Amino acid sequence: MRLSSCFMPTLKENPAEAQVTSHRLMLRAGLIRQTSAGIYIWLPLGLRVMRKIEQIVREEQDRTGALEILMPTIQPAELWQESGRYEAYGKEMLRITDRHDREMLYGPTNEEMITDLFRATVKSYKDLPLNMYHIQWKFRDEIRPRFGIMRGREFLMKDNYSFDIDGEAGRISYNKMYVAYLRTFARLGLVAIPVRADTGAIGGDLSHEFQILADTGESTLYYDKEIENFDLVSLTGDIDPTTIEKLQSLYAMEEEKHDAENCPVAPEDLRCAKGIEVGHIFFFGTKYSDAMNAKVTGPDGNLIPVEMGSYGVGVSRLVGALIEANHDDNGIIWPEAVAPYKVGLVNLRIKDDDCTAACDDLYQKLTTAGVEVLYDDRDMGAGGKFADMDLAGLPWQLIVGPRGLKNGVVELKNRRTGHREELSLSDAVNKLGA
RNA sequence: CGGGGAGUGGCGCAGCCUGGUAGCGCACCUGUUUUGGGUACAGGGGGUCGCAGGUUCAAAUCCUGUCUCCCCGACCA
Repeated sequence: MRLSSCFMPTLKENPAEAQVTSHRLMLRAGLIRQTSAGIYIWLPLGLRVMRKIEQIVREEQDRTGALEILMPTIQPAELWQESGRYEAYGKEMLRITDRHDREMLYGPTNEEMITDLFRATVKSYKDLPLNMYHIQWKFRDEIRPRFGIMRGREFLMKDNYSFDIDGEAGRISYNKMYVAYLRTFARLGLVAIPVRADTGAIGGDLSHEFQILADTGESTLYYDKEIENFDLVSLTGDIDPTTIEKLQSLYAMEEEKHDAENCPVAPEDLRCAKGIEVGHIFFFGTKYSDAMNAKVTGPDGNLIPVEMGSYGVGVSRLVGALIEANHDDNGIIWPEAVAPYKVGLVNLRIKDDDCTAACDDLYQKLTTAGVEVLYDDRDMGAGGKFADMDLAGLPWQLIVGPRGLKNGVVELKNRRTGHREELSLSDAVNKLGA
């Protein structure tokens, strides 16, 4: 993508409304624009990052055998009246009336809807286990939206729902998701600690939150310091079951569940930290299947209420959380897996024909090699280009100017380490294309 | 919802106390200049001062109401 024809409205100064790092950088780097409290427009670069996160989440879901569907954002009130949550959810729920005066709502989650789908279609234990997910916008009318995208009212969430014949099978489904979440966050380059959590409004008895440690986090966690030695970021691909067992045996509790007096971890080994919740999984048994009469015929011919779990990942929140975990004073530092582009090609002298010819050629060669390049072909000073490129946080900057070209070299800068090296043009292409 | 703060060009702000024809920096446009970390000079465009009402010869400025946004808290994925 040529920057001259891209839409990346960067800001030199900090917007007054943004106090938190990720919020500030997202506005400054031109990833989002706010339209009202907790509601945002996603601009090209921000959207690209979110799509990449979404795709990683999707791949790890598909890998477990979960099936992707897409449920609507607008739901009928009846379903929620049936489960009892229409009243219980209170003002957080955005309620809408259609032209026929029918009560509708903008979905904050989809347990009712999928349970309704299930009971209408699945009749036999032979169709279990079943696990379906979707990646869809949600709306929760927060009392106080804050931290930019991280606590918005409208947000993109991956949520899935497991259906099993009994509690034992349900827990197997739950553990599958637990593992999928470890893999997902590892691929994103995030250390997300699974902590035991309260089940809250969703209900049930088994629940983990996946928390990224960050000072700006809203949750307080207590955990065994041993977890810090756990190499969570390398947990991609197939994960050894004993690793899971060991991880689950280590103490990690959300504040509400932490009991200082009965804590099995010695005080000197206990850590307390703030975390950003990026995933939450629940096993809640028959809470909704009982309320909504979702039953299947078992092997003995009798009707059995189905055992359910639900599992969420805050896809849009992850964009902010990733920035909280990956930035410096100059801007964002994207992990390669989610960077909007891999390389920023910086043409230092657009009016120099040789320089521009070299850049055009590099752009074409890299693009052909399948490398995602953001080519800064704007006619402006070098300082502004460097500043924008650091702000945007692409993993690599390929800097091309007349000075280096005279010696047949370009400069490759690693955004994260700041390390620079001079390379011939062909070496640069080979290195980035590898 | 309780407490605090703020709405003046795209962004950051001054002006308000003490009413008198709206200003600065950045950004933008034109030209010259400059060119490896936000170059310099000159010229230019853009704002019914959140909205509504009131006071006054006159309101960004004073009064009343209202909306919005931000921060702290409680709540929540």
